Amino acid sequence: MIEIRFADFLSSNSTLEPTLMEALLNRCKNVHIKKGDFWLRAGEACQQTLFVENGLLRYYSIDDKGKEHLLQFAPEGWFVSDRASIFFNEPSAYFIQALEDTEAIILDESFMLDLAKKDVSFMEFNNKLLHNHIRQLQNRINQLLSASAEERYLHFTRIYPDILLRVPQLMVASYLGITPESLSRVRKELAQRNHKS
Amino acid sequence: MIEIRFADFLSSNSTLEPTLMEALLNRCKNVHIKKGDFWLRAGEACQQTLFVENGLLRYYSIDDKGKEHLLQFAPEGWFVSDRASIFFNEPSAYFIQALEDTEAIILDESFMLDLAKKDVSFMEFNNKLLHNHIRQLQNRINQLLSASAEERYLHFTRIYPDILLRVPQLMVASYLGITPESLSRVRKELAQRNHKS
DNA sequence: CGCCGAGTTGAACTGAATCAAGAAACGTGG
DNA sequence: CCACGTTTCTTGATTCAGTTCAACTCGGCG
Repeated sequence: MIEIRFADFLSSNSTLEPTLMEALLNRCKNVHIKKGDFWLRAGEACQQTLFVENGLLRYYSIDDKGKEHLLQFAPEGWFVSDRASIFFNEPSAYFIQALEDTEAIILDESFMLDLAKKDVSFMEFNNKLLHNHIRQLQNRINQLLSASAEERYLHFTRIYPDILLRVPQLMVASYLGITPESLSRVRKELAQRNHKS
Repeated sequence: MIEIRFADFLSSNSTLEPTLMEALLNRCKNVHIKKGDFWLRAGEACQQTLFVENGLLRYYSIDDKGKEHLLQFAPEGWFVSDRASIFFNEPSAYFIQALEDTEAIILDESFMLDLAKKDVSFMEFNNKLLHNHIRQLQNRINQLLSASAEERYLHFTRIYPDILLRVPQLMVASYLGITPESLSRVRKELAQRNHKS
């Protein structure tokens, strides 16, 4: 039994009855992903969603020039998957890789759908997850359209102070959409400004 | 009866039985939004989703420097709403405004949820809409992270050739995340290159 | 110990923003 | 249907944020 966070998540984010929660937890498998290993590679169809119990994953793409673009970090308590790939059964354009040794719970899509069909509170739970996802993506787009590198970095430090300490800076840069060199300069600049005041 | 596109959309994107479709169509109200008028303003809670039968809407934000950032165009056959605002009942940070005189169908969230609870095929339909939305947002983020202004413009012309002809260029620029001046230059550059070859 | 990936710094460069001015297109009222 | 004012689009000159390339440092790990 390691699905502690997931059980917590379910009880605070759904109205599932204990028996149903139990059934779900029993049905779900878990997986250990070693640091550096991949759970999904571009070209493959994504099959399942992961819920991270422990550790940290990254969700990213590689463009035609070979550059990586980090769409999402997934630390404890977060979900990762290419939902579009799962739902439409398309090959994914993204990679999911462990940045730390990671324990995760595998949520099988068809099983989740079955549950949603049978139980209304489960459907509502699913709905909530999707809406959360949409909100997050929309905020990200708005941020990318409206904020400078420095503003995006400051926003990042506010929202994910923990992640900042756990991943190499070049990945934060890749998340922010700037080069590692630029991030280094942004940080230097901020440090100097903070020092003066 | 003007909900022609919506009926079409339902029959090709859902497995709803005719009687249910009928019930849904009868229940939905429509709205006429005059060019320039707003359906949603930042600060308000978004209450319903619109399906555009005819015309064109824009979904955008205004940042602290007063600049507009266009998140989405909604021409015929598209949905618009701030789903996060509806679902979580938060004030929205976005505006929805008509760029042309627009006929749209109002989809009431609580009614949709009721339907989803009662009918599985309706739940699946809802699910599909949400996943479509997620796919679109994710693509957009990836595009913003990885492509230059010119690449984004070319992508736009491929995906939305019709919209390009219907809206002022400055709005396309706002969608692409660049200034109108830059877009003008990108277009000039492309025209010259095409002319030579 | 030696190496390799990560971070920093500098210098030159470039894509895009800004500011400003003029030209074209557009809608509205007379 | 024309005249007018208002947006929109273009073009130029300049500035600036962020990139690129290259060199060097540092810290960890085999």
